[in-house]
Amino acid sequence: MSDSLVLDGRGPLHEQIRRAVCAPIISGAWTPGRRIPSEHELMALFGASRMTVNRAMRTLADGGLIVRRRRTGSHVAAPSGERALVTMGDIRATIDKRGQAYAYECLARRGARASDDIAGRFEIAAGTPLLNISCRHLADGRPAALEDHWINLAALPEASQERFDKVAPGEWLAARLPWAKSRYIVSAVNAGSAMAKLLDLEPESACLKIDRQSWRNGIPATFVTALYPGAGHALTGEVAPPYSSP
Amino acid sequence: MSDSLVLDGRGPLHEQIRRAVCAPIISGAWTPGRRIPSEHELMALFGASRMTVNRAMRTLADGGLIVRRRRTGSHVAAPSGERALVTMGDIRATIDKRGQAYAYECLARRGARASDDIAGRFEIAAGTPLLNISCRHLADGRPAALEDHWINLAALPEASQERFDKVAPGEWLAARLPWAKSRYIVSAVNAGSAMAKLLDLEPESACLKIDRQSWRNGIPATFVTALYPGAGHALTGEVAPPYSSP
DNA sequence: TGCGATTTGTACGTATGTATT
DNA sequence: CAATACATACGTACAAATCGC
Repeated sequence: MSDSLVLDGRGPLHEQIRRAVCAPIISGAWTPGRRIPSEHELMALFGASRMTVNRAMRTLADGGLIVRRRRTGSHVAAPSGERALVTMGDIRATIDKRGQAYAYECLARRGARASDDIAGRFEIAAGTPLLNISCRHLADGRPAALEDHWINLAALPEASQERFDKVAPGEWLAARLPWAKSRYIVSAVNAGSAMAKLLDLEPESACLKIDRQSWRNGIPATFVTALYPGAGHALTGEVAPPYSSP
Repeated sequence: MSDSLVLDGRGPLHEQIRRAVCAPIISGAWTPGRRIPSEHELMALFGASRMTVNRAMRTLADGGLIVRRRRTGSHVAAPSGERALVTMGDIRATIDKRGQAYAYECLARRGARASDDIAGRFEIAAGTPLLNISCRHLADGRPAALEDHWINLAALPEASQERFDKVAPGEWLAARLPWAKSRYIVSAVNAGSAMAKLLDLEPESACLKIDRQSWRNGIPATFVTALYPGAGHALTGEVAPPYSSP
């Protein structure tokens, strides 16, 4: 039973090979560290060329399922911590999908210069010109999220021309920097009285807080704190072995 | 400036090509929908073979940065919502990394049969034999997490032999099913009085709640609810264009 | 409707380089 | 140093999808 690798005849050859090797790994039959047949052995086993076998194995390696080293060969990888793919659909899409009416509201917009505190968290020089926008998202007229945006005008000078009274900073940014790098931290907090009022919640209600920082060409561009009522918002995610069986 | 694609001479050719095409996309110079030169054009531009160009482009397509279609060619993709890679390192690793002493404590362990309620959420037949474990993780003697595990004995019969008084169900499972598929939901809740007591918190403190379900060979295997003090735990994640510049 | 042209997808063969034991 | 096994790269061929005429 150690080498019952079989092709299923469905789809491209390199995918069949990938699935064949994948199956015993995700089923747990091949535990981490177990050696995987060499490319030459797989060539013989499946009657495929080395390039084809190589592509299948490289795909598994890219997905983190196996580790490849010269001379030693390929081995089943040990999952590193737990990487998970989370879908953080933006607020508007989330609300739309629930069939609720979406509305955006700008609460405040002001220019400022980076204080020492902000500069420290932001990794920018103190005194850098910033734009601060406080806004709210509504679902069927009820508050669904509160956002506090800081935009670095040195990185995004176009922002100073935008009033943000109709378009949310998040959307504005997504249109301008569709593939921006960002980093975020998810935590739970009790809503203070001011926040609770703005979110129409009982004071001390649990909220999901997401801090996010984004960069443009390596320069910090935005810093956002978003607050969601705990009962009304959740992140969903999935951990799945990449390229599993159908 | 529309075609200033240049190789940087560092690393394998296919990676250089990938980076060259990647750069204008993540900088925003090429917006979603913009056409990318065909493989033949890139061959001529870079003096590389089609296989090499193809590999670079296919890698970008796998990462979701571009979309490829026959005859129409390749185009810059529009980011789909916001997929983010979250690291959900397990509790023990998180505590260890902070330099705190980790301890595990089993609060209760009992067999049960799936009630209609559980069966519904679990997607299993009512009456299925289950194992329920309630446990706690401690950092330097202070509660750091509360977990409520439901294990489907039909999927994991070995679990009935394990007492879970020394080893946490999460670790036990990770050793057995390293690449299990799982799905989870992150939300914020106020700790009820019982939970607050077990976590040594003020009642109504905000907590991060993570519900997770895992499968073994397509059969629901475990269902876990974990509760973390809001102040002491956070998820961190990163959204980054796959295969960006160095 | 059909047909040719374009573009990507798959697969094979071959060669050489490189890290590691 | 030699052997192993993966990494890169080139060339070729044909298939499949799709657009425009």
